[in-house]
Amino acid sequence: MGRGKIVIRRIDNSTSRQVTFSKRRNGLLKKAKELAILCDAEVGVMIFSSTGKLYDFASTSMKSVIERYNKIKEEHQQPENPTSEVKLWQREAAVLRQQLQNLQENHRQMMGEELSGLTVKDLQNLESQLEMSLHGVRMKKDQMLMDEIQELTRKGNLIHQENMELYKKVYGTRDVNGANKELVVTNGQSIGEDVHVPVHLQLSQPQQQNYETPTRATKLGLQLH
Amino acid sequence: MGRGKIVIRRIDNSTSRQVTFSKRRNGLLKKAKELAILCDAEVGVMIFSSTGKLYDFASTSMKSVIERYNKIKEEHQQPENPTSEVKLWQREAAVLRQQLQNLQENHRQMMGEELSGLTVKDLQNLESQLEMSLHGVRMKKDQMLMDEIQELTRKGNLIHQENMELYKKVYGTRDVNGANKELVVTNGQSIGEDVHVPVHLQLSQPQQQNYETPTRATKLGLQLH
DNA sequence: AACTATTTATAAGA
DNA sequence: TTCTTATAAATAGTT
Repeated sequence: MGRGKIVIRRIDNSTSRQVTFSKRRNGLLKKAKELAILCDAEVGVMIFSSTGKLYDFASTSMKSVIERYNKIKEEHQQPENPTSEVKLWQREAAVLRQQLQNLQENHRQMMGEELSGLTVKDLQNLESQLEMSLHGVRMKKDQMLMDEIQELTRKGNLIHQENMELYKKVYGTRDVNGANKELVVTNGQSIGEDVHVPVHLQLSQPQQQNYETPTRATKLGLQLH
Repeated sequence: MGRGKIVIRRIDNSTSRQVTFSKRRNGLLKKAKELAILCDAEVGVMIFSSTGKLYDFASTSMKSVIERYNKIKEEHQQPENPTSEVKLWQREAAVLRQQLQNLQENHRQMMGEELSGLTVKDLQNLESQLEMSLHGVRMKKDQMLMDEIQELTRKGNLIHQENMELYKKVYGTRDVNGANKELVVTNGQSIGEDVHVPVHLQLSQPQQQNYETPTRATKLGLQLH
């Protein structure tokens, strides 16, 4: 329900993820309220952002909702006493520390460090993961570079057009091309006129990878709209 | 979002109330799921129909959601009298959670995911890091493979020697070499005799590596950041 | 349970 | 963050 259809999977870009979180969180809470009112239901919603912040709604009170939930589930939350609270946090810290350690080990291996414990098979897997990552990163980087070139070319063309117009206004239409060359030449290279001269951009992938990004980098600069 | 606009107040007609409950309940649960996936959030929803039936969703588990909820609520309950030990552990957990998040983002980028926020420079750094890692991993893997070959060769030699000894014991010393050849030849290749023949192993690194991003885009006069 | 005419939510862009 | 707007999705009323 927006400008485009989206697939339901984790949003990569952390900024859009946050924006979407904020919008959809509000939407969810609103819908929860409406359901409770319209249908006379008891509703509780708890949302923790990825940064750990809590957003919640309860039509009655969260305490009531949780108690009712536990009663139905026939489980019982033990009321916290001071000691168990400390224990709870200790457990939390322990879990987090463990996760951190696992991820750190994994990360070190991806950095090519601490490879001693691994089997050849492990190393092969790691190798292909790295190859895939490298490929993805290069694709992304090249895309960004090409986008930028395209944008610069576009701007260059606009400016060139503008110069042409200005030239006409100043000198009339006689000998436009000849004089124009002097006008727009920069670093011995005209932006507008020589658009068709191939730009030799050797983007990364020093090897003969040939990942379907052929020598088309040149053409990209020529897309005029 | 229907044939007509409605006011958010309790639906009088019990049949439509029930129908609407069923529709909106599903909608709410679906939205909760989507929020959790899209935005990497922990979400819990509990709905009790007016007849007391429970419908719920939890992205992790309701137990985890409720515990987390209680933890945060307790945190807010006692801004006074910082039970120092609890505070200590809470801070510890917060620090760990932050570290974990940082590392997770880093890790995703190394996996070639979540590259949207990065600059070209970032991507170049990531690229060379991945190249270095890949190189290290390949070295390690090749070393292990070569070690294994060496070890197998060593064992082969030991067995060969043993065979020689056994042969001597059985047949005496006459024509040891000649007879031995027949004894140990396997697949037309003696294990022991050819130890010093170089093993031509074309281990990984199919391409001409060249750890320098060559032709720079900057040569074109483009300022990239 | 289906079917749609509408309303509502929201993705993308500023 | 907030606003805008085009479009996708949800759903109210109907069959």
